[in-house]
Amino acid sequence: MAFTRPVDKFGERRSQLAESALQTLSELGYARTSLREIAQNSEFSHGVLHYYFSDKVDLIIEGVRQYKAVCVTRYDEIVVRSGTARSLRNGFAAALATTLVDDGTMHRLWYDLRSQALFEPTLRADVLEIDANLERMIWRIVTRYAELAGRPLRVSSPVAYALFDGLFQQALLHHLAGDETAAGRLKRQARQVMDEQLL
Amino acid sequence: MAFTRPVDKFGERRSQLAESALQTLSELGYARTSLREIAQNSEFSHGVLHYYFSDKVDLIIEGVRQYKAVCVTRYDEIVVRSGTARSLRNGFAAALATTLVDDGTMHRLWYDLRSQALFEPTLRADVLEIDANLERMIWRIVTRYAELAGRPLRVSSPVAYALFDGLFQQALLHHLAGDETAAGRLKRQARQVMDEQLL
DNA sequence: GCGCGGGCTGGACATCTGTCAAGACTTTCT
DNA sequence: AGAAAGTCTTGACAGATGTCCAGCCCGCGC
Repeated sequence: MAFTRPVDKFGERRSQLAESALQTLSELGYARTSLREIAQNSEFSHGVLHYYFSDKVDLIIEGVRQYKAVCVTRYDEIVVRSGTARSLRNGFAAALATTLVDDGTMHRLWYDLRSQALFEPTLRADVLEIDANLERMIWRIVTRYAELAGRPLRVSSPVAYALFDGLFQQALLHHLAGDETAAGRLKRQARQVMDEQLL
Repeated sequence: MAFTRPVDKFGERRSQLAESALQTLSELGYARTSLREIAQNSEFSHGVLHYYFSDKVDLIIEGVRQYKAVCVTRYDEIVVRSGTARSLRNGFAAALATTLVDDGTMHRLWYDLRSQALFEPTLRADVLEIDANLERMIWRIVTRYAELAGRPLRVSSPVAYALFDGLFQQALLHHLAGDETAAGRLKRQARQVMDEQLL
């Protein structure tokens, strides 16, 4: 088993199906996503899902794990690229707005899952872990920002995360409701917050 | 019709059933709440729900409307009671922590519904309205706080709302996950934020 | 006393869901 | 080539769900 192949075919298909699940979940939300719908968004039939996953929750958790990997490194390149506090500030604010527009549907899934975790203990461990990673991601940006600015931080890590998370969530709701000014507002708010609240 | 009675029997029963719906929703969440379950949490059978409501969504929206009324005035008495910035700050922070512990299950329903609105356009109008009311509620507290402190505000209304909303959501997740320190942390964070970020 | 109508019940319905198993097809190994 | 193991499809199942409806109950006016 360990010597069969350098590539793990079983794991690859699992990954592929989890990706289909993720796609479907981001379109329909947790409540309205069924296994048959997921299968239709893949090139397989619905029965195969129980060959690769023991459970519906197993499948969804695997999808969420994949999502986390993409999500958490998203802004790290901005941190290394930026040489001044000002460019970091503007780069991060612009990236937030871009994420809102381009990946809004994926992020609504994240908020959906986090809400589901408030009811389903099964999801809590994974959601808490992803949440902690997101907070760390924000903290990396914020500390580097203070470093570049040469000024001390006025916020703790949870407060910084709450601030950006709250702003993004608010913007997402308005954006998906058809408010085309939401992205621009988010960008301005992020810049303002970095100027006035963080330092 | 207008002269039949001072009390509207039809509307009263609607209200009563909406209350049962709200109760059930806060226990199970939007995804797992069925009409039969709602009926079991009331003293009626499931068939009656279609006598008073045209639809499942109709019922849920009515429940949410009732929720809003309770929610929005929650902290207003603190505003009028407090004579100093310090007492307003401490009162609000303590009230947040109390709400977390006492009404955590009701508030997780709110976060659930707000997430559902990201997928279901049917819910958006009501969710946006409630959200705006919550923001106004925060704004009333914050402006009064600055007034009592005799200092200018450093935050806009959306930023203030995002901040407290983000902190509360974070605390709720940890609290429901069994973290008993979450309420105390929320209280401290709220006080710190009012000292350092708001003014 | 008796019909009447609003209020409510309980069951029927079509549909959808997660789960599973029997078998067909494909790849791999001997 | 033929067997064995792995992969995938199809269909079936039991249960749950939203919706609807035929009819029961009960208080009211005639």
